[in-house]
Amino acid sequence: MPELPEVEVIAKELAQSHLLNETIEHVDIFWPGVIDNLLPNEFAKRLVKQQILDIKRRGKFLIFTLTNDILLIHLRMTGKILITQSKNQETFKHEHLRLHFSNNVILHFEDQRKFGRWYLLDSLEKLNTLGVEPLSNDFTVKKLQELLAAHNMQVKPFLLNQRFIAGLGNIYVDEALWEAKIHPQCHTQSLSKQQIARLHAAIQKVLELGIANLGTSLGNHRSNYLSASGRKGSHQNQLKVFRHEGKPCPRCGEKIIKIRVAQRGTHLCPLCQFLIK
DNA sequence: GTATGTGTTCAACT
DNA sequence: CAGTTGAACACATA
Repeated sequence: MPELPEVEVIAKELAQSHLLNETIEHVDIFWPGVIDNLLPNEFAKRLVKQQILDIKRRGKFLIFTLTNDILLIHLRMTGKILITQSKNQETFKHEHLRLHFSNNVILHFEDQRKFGRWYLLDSLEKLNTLGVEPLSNDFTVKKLQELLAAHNMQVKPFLLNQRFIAGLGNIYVDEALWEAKIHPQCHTQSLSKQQIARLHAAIQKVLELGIANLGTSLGNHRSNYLSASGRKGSHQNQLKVFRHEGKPCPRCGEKIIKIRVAQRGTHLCPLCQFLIK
């Protein structure tokens, strides 16, 4: 569910939520499957007494720098972190893990679909497979052009692949392709210089707007995106094509259509986004 | 009952 | 090797 903008908002909130420099006093594990690379007992034992020194984002991963380790969290589709202050709370319906801090703050992890994972590691090596950060200085038009030229595949699955560019998901890819007027099934090697420049600008534009609007919160179900403080984002009100099937294209008025590309629901304007293979 | 989903990985195929 | 496809994970909703 959360893509780069949502994870960025969560990371920023966590960094300001009285967790920095606090010590983990106790770990509750309600569903052990959430821990990817260790047995639950080892995981809990190793975490206790470590301090949180820093909280950042890379791609869709949250990175907690601890005294001796790195804690990576991937929220996948429905994972959610909530910070509360009170003690002795009942567990939430899909709460799988809980960290108790020395200042009585509790970090809760809930995940309806149980796809989210926590990794306690001694290095950042796991992140080496991630591609360029789309909002960093490394992500230039030239870099994008080189990446596109190095593969020949449909542009939508290319953009969803975290090894090339890290952080885009289904929503922001559909939005960026609409913004750039590129059909999601165009092949990467067929894009013109102008199209590549538009795509580069569009990716940065939709991600920055998503962050400025504190993320996209679709629907009212509890599994939908909320930040760590429980806030909804407002970017769902700014979407141009995603889940707008049958509505007029904000640019030309043509009806938005929904097709399937790489097994994912894909929204586009058939007039603005012309298919050139 | 069926199909779908804001993500990723892996096996099996071309 | 490069790329594609389908299945898998698990659960709720329409």
